[in-house]
Amino acid sequence: MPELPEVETTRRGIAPHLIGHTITHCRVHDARLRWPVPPQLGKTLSGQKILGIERRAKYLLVQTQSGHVIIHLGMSGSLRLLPQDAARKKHDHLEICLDDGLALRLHDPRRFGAVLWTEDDPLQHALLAHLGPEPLSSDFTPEYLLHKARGRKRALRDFLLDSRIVAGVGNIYANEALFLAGLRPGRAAGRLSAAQAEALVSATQRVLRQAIEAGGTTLRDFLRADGKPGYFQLTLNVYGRPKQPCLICGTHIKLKRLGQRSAFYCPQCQR
DNA sequence: ACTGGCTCCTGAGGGC
DNA sequence: TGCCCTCAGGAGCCAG
Repeated sequence: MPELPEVETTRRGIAPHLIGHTITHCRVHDARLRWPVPPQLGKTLSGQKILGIERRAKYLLVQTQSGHVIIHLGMSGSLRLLPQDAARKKHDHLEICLDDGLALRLHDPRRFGAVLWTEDDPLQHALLAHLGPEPLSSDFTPEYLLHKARGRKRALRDFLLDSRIVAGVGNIYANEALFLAGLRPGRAAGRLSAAQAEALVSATQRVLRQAIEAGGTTLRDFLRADGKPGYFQLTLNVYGRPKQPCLICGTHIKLKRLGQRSAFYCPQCQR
């Protein structure tokens, strides 16, 4: 599933092929996503030059002359650059065709993704306006985290997943960051010490940076006509490894239901 | 102000 | 081999 590192890898992969190009047309094959794709999107984008592509949390912001396309990949979304005459696949929802014969296609079987359009500041869009700091920015500090956590009884894992606290950290990386920080997912956020907040911020940034770097080696895959997007398998310490030995101490990894989602931790390494 | 639960959806994976 | 069942998960939304 596209987590923040995959979205960032996607951004870096497609940006050089989009920026400076003009959209000749845009075809919507299946408007059913989390919210319907705006019916006028094709008409709106026609003839627009792409000026930039940024990321905020897991949202991609494609800037054109008259506004921004806001794209979220949801659970199963992917973006590929293909020749315009390449065969269309099931669950290809839309394609943005460029002046060089390439098309940017959105594929999303589960349809948790979204494609929206705004002519205002995209950062002020209702979906983005209340996001917390980017985890890799200098705004995400131990002091900030400690301040936000004060008095909160919420489990640390859920705290990290809350995009109002910190933007774009998904379940995999929340679990991995907690492992690296030596903190149990179920521990109350408000019980963090200053040193632990420091460890958690540092671990979150480390695991995200490593994943983005791992994705960097596969950027060219975004321009490949077949196969899956060039995502990557980071070595995961705890996520998806229930009952398997901890890579550090050999203790069996525990799986715990925390709310609706699974949390994984090493009962020895994490306290 | 917080928190937890529900919901959307399809493909993968397990059990038999 | 094939069928059926369960489950996964981002994040907005709502109720308590």
